[in-house]
Formats: sequence, structure tokens, C-alpha cells
Amino acid sequence: MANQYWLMKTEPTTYSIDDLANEKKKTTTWEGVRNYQARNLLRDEIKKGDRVLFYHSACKEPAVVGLATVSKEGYPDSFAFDSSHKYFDVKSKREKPTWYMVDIKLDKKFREPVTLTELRAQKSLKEMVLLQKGSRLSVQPVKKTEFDKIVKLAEQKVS
DNA sequence: GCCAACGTTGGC
DNA sequence: GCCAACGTTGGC
Repeated sequence: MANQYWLMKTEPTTYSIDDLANEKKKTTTWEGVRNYQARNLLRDEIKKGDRVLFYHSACKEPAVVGLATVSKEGYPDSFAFDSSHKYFDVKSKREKPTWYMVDIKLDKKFREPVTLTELRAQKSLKEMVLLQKGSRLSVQPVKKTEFDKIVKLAEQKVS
């Protein structure tokens, strides 16, 4: 099956694209997702090789800040098993994990972020999950056309 | 810091 | 199973 496209949110104060860029292999685990709808995507839908829009939320300038690729698909979120960790969840058991994570690898940090305001200004992006009222999903599907459009917007900004 | 929207919890 | 109360997300 062809690659699919996703958007993953992170608060840059918690984990930013620069943090990812500074990782040894530019790769990180995407743990801590504690929402069932997003969990289902991580566990069942997101495949190795899928492309990811890396999004900064809850910050001064919410924006898509770069691109990543899924390097390891859904496996149990082991942080949920660690009682000393903030992502610990007593309900999640090793033999029957509640939560899942993936690994992603940075492809590219945009030289200029594509801001939420700019996304909203695009007619062709009107149906993006991100832009729907009340949409809070931290892992969400993106259409190929939407992904391509955002990449193009990022390229236009620096040309 | 405010607050709307959403998800989860728990009493009944 | 309903729904009020509470907690969280996240733009502004």
C-alpha cells in the first residue's frame, strides 16, 4: 500500500523539532499519547515509511515546522509501565498494553515554519482535520494533497 | 490567563 | 446507559 500521511502535534516546550534534530540518529520515540482515537492510529494505521508533518502546538506561533518519516510502526508504549514516569498508566499491562507509540525520523526542518494562520488562509486546506473546530487529536490523518500543499507552501516561503 | 471544546470518570 | 463534574487541550 502507498504511504500514508499524518500530522503529529507536540508542544515545543516539551519536545521540539530542534530536539529531534539534535538526536543522534535524528530519530525519536513518539510516546505519551493518551487518547484512544490517536492510540488506534498509532497501533493499527500508521506504517513504516509513512510521512509526518511535525507540528508545534500550544506555543506562540503554532505551525508545521518540518517533515518526518515513520521509522518504526506501532509497538507498546513502555513509558506507561514505568511507575516513576509521568506517562505511567497503572491500567496498561505488559501482557495487554493500553497505549502504543511509533518512532519517527526527521527528514527536514523547514527554514520557515508554515503557520496555522497560513494554513487557514488556504482554501484547499479547509478540510484538514487540524483546522476543524474543536479538533484536538494529537495524531491525525492528512490527505496527500494536503501534505503536498504544505510542503509547497514551505518551499515558496524560502524561494 | 481565559475559555471553548472535547474526553474521561463515576454516581445513579 | 445517562449525564454532571472534572481535567485537558490549545488557540487566542
